[in-house]
Amino acid sequence: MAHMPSLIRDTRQRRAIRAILEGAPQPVTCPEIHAKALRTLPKTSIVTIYRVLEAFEKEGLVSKVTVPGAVPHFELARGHHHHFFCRNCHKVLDVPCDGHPGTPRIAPRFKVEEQQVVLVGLCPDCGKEE
Amino acid sequence: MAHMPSLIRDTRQRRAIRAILEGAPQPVTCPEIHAKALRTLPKTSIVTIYRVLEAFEKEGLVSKVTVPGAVPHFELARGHHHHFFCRNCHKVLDVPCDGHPGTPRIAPRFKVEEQQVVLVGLCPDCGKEE
DNA sequence: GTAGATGCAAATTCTTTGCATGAGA
DNA sequence: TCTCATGCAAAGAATTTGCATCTAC
Repeated sequence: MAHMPSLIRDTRQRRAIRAILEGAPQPVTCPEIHAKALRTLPKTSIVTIYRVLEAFEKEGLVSKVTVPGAVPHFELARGHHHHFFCRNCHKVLDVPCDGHPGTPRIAPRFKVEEQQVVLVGLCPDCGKEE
Repeated sequence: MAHMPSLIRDTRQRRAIRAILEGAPQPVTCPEIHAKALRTLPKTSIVTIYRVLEAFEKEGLVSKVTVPGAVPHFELARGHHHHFFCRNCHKVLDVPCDGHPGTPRIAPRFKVEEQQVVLVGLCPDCGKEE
């Protein structure tokens, strides 16, 4: 069972990870964050990145972006928006949804071949327990 | 580089995997398919499941469903629809989108907490090369 | 001082690859 | 018979866990 701390401490590693997320123009992966963190904190373990991102996600500070055929990407939680995943270069890009969910207006030079919509929450069985 | 066969053979393993997908009410994972396949073909290797599913996906017979915090699920390719992922029991369920993309009507007892929309395709840079 | 956070090493889990054998067409 | 497909073993890669040490509060 996971351990839930009653106090969250403001460590150098957390500040570094937060700064990296704030400076990232696009969602980033754990290994990418780790590589950047090493520049300011050379001893940082990738294990810490995983743990801090999980904690940040629970706090609601960051959100995890899941794309097909790639490891999870992370970004600061902001207003609702969509993502574009290039199946060739594996880049993950933010896409505004400007009030038209399902048919977002993105630059016509993007060739959208597929749209994946996943609703996350609690199913009837699990919902009644909480 | 991956090897692209010029002829696709109809083997017992492929028939078994296809039958499992046809009988599955919901998207299933490789390990789940493997467990079921062992019942009819006791020697089946999970490696074959991975390879056949990859081939089926390229053929357009199956589609891969990517959900946050779970391994990929597979289902027979059908008309466009959405998916519901229970963050508690990790079940993956199909959700019809009945003409209202972005605001699907699902049973009210499902508690939707988050909606993830990922567009998959080619970005401008990669699109000009094809 | 103490509870929480980190780093290291090792374990897990999922997935891919190399290669010899088996089997559709 | 000729490829393609499969199974085994092993390699790889991503992520998690145990535990001793460190550190923010």
